[in-house]
Amino acid sequence: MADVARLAGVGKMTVSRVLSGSANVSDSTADRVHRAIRLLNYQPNELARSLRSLHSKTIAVIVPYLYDSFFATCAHAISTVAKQHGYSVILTTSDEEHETERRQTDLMVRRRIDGMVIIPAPGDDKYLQSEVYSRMHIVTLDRPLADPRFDSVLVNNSAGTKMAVEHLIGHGHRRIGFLGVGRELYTMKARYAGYRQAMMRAGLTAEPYMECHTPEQAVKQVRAALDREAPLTALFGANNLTTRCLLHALNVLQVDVPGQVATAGFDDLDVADVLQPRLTVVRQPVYQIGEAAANLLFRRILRQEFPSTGRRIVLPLELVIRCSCGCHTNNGLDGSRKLPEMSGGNSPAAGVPRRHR
Amino acid sequence: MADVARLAGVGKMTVSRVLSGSANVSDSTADRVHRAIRLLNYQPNELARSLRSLHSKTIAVIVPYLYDSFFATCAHAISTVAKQHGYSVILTTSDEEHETERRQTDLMVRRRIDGMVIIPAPGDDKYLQSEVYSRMHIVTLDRPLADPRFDSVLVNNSAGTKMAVEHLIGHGHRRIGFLGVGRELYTMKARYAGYRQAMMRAGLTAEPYMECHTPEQAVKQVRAALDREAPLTALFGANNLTTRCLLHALNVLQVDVPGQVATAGFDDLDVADVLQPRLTVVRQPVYQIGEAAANLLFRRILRQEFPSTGRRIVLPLELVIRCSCGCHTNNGLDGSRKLPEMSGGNSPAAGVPRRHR
DNA sequence: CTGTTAGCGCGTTCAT
DNA sequence: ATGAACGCGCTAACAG
Repeated sequence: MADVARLAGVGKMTVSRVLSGSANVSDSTADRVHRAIRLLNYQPNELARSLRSLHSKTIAVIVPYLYDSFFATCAHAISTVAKQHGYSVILTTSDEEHETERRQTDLMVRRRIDGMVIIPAPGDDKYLQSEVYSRMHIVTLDRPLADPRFDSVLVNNSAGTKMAVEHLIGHGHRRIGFLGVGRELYTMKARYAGYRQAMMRAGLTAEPYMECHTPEQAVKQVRAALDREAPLTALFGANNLTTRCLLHALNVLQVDVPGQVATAGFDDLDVADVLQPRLTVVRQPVYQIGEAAANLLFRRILRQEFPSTGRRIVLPLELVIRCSCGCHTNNGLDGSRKLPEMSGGNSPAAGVPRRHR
Repeated sequence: MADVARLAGVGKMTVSRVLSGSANVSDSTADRVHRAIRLLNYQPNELARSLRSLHSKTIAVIVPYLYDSFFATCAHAISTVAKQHGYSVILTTSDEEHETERRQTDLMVRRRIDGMVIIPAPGDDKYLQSEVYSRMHIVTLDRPLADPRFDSVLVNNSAGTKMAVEHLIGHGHRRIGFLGVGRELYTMKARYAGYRQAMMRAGLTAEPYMECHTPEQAVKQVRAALDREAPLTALFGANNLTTRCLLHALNVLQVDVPGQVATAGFDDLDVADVLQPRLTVVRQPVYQIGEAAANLLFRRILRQEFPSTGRRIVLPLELVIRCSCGCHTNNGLDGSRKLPEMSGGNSPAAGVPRRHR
C-alpha cells in the first residue's frame, strides 16, 4: 500500500480512502491511485483489515461429514448465501466427534470469525456457554442445542416419521421395524419417537431400535427380522445412510419389495425414483434448511444482535409416495402429500442448480 | 494478551514465548502465565499472528459445486488432511463459472492464504499467470491447467472410458452412445476421446456427443436414440449426473436393461449395487484423489517450493463389472478389473469412514 | 531467562 | 481534499 501511495504521489491514507470508496477524494487523484493499483497488482491485505476492524468477514461451518449429501447440500446453501454477502466460509468437519468439534470451535474463536453455523456432534454442549462464545453468533442446523440463546433450523422429525409409518400402517402392516444410526443423535431420537407414536396410536407394539451403521450390519438385522416367528412386514430407514443399507440388505437377501417387505425412508435419495421399486420417502427441504440457517446467521451478524432467546425455524416435510410402500402410482408422476408447516415457514424454495463435471 | 501479561506479572513477550512453547522460560513463570490464560479465557488472535508471520495457516478449496458427491468427497479428504496439519480450509464454489472463480481466487490472495486446491471451471486460465499468484501454492484436481507450474491430480479419463466401452463392445454391441455434460470440460473431452478410440479400434462408428444436463433432456435423447432406424443398443454415461439422468430415462421409457440397452457409467454411485440391474461403472478413487492433492499442496507449502514444472499424479481407475452391461455376475460379489496404474501411484487408500445423522 | 523496541498493513482520529 | 500519527495483537531481533 505504501508502494501504491508513493507511485501515485499521495499518502497511504488517500489510497485507503480510494479503496473504501470514500467520497472525499478528488477524481484526478483517485484515478492516479487506481492506475498505481493496477500497475503494481496491489491487493489489499484482508488480514490487516480484519485485525483493525475486528471483524473478519468470515463465518465457519462445522458439519459432521461432508460426503453425506444432506450435509454437503446444506454447506452449499450456506456457502452461496455467504458469497452473496461477501463473506468467506471456513468449513470443517467434526467427524461426529465432540472433542474435534470443540477444538475446531476454539480455533474459530482464535480466528475471530464473525459467526458460525454448526451441526453439533453428540456430547456435552455446555462449553458453548463459555464467555468466549458470547461475542460470536451461532446458529445450529438439523440438531438443536439445549441453550436457548442460539438460533436453530429444524424439521419436525417425529411428525414426519409418524406420517410415513402411519402410511405403512394404512397398507395393513402391523409389524414394522425401525433402522437407525447413533441413538444418541437428536434426529434419531425424534424419529424413533415419531415411529413409536404412530405404532402405539394404532394399537401396535413398537419394535426395538435397530442399530445399523454398515451394509453388513443391515443384512444381519434384516435377516433376523425376517427369520423370526412373526416376521416384520415393513421396514423404515431413519436417514439416507440407513435406508441405503436397508436397500442393500433387501437386495442381498432377495426380498420382494413391497410384496414381502414394504419400505420407506427418511431423506430423499437422488436416485429414489429409479430404484426398483421406486422408494417412498419423507423428503426434507435440504437446500432451504441450509439457506434458512445462513439467513438467520447474517441477520444476527448485520444487526449485531445477541438475543437471550434465539429463533427456531421449523421447515416443512413432505411425504413422497412412490412404490416401495405398496402404493401403485404410475411410473411417471410422484404422488406427494405435504405435512402442514409447523412454524415460521421460510425460504424461497430455490431449486438447486444442475451440476456438471 | 496484555491483560494476561499484567495478571501474570510479566511482559507480553514472555506470554508470547509461553504460547509458542519456547524453551527459554522458567517453569514457575510459565505456570503463572498458564494460570492467567485460563483465568482470563485468553485466546490468541490468529489474525494478528498471521499478519505478523505472513502465513495464515489457511488453504482455500474451490470446487464447482458441493452437492456433487465427487467434489464433496474430495473436499472432505482435503479438509481431513488440512486438519492434520493444523490448517483451516476456506471452501468456496465457482458454480462452474469462470468469473466467480476469478473473483474467489482474488479474494483468497487478499486473505493471504498459503495455498489453494482448485478444480478449475472452464474458461481462460491465463489469469493465474499473474505475478499475484506467483507466491501462492496451487494444486489442481480432476482437471489440469495449461500452465505446467501447478501440481495436479488426475485419473486417466480416456483409458478408463475406453476400457468400459471395449467391455460393451465385447458384449457384441456395435451401436453405442455417449452421454455427457459440458463438452468444454476437460474430463468430458477426455472421456469422449476414449470412447471414440474404443469405437474406432473396433471398426465401429462413434456416435455424436449427446449433451444431457437434465433428466428430461435424457429422456428425449434416449427416446430418439431408440426410435431411429438402427437403434443404439448400449449407452455410456460420462459422469454420475449423466448416468443418473440416463437411468431415469431408461426407467421412464421402460427400457429393458441390459436386454434392449446395455448401460455403464463413469463414477461409482453409492447405490449402484442396489439398482436393478446392478450398474457397471468405471470407479474413481475419489477420496484418494482429494488426499493426493492435499498432500501435494502441503508438501509445497512446508518446503516452500515453487517449481517451474509441477508434479502430475495419475491415480488408477477400476472397472467394476456388475450387471447393467450384460454380464451375469452373481448378486453378492463385485467382479472388478483394475486398470494398470499410469504413473506415480500414491495414496494409502484410506477407507472413507461411515457417517451418521 | 526476561523485557524493550519495532513493524506486519491497515483504518480511525485529528490536523491541515 | 489530504496527510501524520497512533494502535489493532502479535513476534523477531536485540538488549540486559
